[in-house]
Amino acid sequence: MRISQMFIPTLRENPQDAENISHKLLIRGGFIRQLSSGVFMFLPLGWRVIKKIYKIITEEMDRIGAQELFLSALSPSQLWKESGRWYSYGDDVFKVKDRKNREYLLSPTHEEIISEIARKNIHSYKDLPQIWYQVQTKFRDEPRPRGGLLRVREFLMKDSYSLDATWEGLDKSYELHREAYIRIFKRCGLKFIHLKASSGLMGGSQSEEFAIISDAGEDEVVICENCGYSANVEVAISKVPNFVNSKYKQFEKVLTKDITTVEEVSNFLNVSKDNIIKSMLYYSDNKPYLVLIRGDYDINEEKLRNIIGEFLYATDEDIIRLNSYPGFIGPYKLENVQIIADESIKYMDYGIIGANEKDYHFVGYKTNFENYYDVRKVKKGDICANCGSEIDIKKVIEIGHIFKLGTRYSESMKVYFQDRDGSLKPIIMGSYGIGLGRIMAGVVELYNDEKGIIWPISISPFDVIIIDIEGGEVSNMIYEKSKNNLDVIIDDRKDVSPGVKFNDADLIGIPFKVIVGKKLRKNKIEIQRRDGFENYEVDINNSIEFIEKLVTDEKKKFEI
RNA sequence: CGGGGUGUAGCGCAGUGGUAGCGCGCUUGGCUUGGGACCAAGAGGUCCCGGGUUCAAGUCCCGGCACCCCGACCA
Repeated sequence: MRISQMFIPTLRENPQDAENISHKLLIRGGFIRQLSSGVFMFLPLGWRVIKKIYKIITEEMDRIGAQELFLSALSPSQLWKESGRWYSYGDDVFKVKDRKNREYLLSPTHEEIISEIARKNIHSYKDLPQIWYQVQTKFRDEPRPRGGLLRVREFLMKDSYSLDATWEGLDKSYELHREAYIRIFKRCGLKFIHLKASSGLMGGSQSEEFAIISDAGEDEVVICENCGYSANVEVAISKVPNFVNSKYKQFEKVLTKDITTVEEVSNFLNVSKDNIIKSMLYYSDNKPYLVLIRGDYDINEEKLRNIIGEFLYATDEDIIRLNSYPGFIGPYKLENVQIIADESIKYMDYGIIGANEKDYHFVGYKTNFENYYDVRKVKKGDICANCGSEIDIKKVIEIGHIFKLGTRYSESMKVYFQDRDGSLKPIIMGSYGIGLGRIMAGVVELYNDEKGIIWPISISPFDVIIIDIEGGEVSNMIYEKSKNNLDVIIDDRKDVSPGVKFNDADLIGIPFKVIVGKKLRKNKIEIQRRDGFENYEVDINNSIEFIEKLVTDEKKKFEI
């Protein structure tokens, strides 16, 4: 393709509303544009990248025997009411009505639709197993889109669904997906990790995330360098590192006027935060629960939810009704409240607690509860529950997620098959997703320099860019001869200076620059690698073969 | 939904109640060609929207909208 005829609107300056690197570079390079908050469009260059990612994904999905199909985005409400997600998804889905006032939603994911197809068309164990996948636009009304392509409200996702007759079958389908995903991400040139994750709204028994470690990420992951344990902080477990010997061992009431938060108490009484027991009141099913946790930890609400169910925060009125006082609530003589003590409490001898009375705390409170729970958000410095080393916490971008759904949807939506013995059984399902835009943004976050993007050749919009400086005919010859075997683009613009061409080429990140310029006098052209590792000078007569070999060798690095 | 910020030419931005500006980009002509050249002449504005104060509002006041960031939330 000829740049002189293409639409590649590069920008010299960073867009005002972009914060992270991938957002800035993808906009500046003319790959994407934003239409509205969380709504992006792919311009020709960006779409070429997406199509390359798409191709890798389809090849790997096909390899595990998955079949591509294409489902609708518009989805009638009935299906979602059957599964219950019409309500549980809440405001996070776009809901629409047709002219007859019938309700639809724009699908945020497709378990319900897959279930609908399966229950109408799959009747026998002989029809199983199946793996179906599609690449399609998903819609989610995210409360806060952010980071360019990283969290958006309309996005391309590869989603696949496995249907099995047995749990062993599900294990196998899940395993196949794990392998396919590893191959996909490797071929896209990504450095990634996989980790235990929360199933959240999806339901089901087991799930794993694939993620890129990046400060642009918004999820936090616990990583143990020693044994390889990794898990999303939502589900991560750890051991509390140290036993705390308290300064105050005598039980007594102290005046703490207007001192309420852990921070303030720690300053006021001159103790470290781990001497304090933080008390938080929640209501679940109209019953109050007082969660106790050591002052240097935060509550992991996902874990709490697994213990007491869906909950609400107590209001100030709730606290007063329990004969306590907001800011000074504590476990001592608080009646009719179930105590949920975190394990971190076990690792302290005496603690400081609210006195359930305005402006007072107790010090020297002896901690001794019957049961301890894990409701703690793991933090840096904790001890790995697996091997005892110190764990680390890193930010990650989630790029893929695989779930064992089990019979969550087949039971609620009555997706049954008849087994060999004649009995009706629910189909056992799995669901598996990859965000294409997140791969694109993730790669840019990982591979860039001050000049721009450095694409891995496997998903680069072009393999080679020919920069024509003074060699019109020679450039053309190289372009014409190489374009059959390579994705090649030629910068044949007559009205811009060489500097502009170099800078644009680096900005859009093409792996190889073929420079046709002053070396022509020696009958040579120059080839520069975008990653800067090596440059070459080649005789014009050998140039085509040389370039083709470079590209082929480079591509081999991404094949497995 | 809470907190913070921004909104002026295509992009990035300046603008003190008194004629709407700068850099880049764009158009035309000239010149130049190895890392975002140069000269000259131009085009381009709902100063986010609505209301108010004032002789006079991009600027002050009130209300709204959009976008970004932090948090809440979230496969």
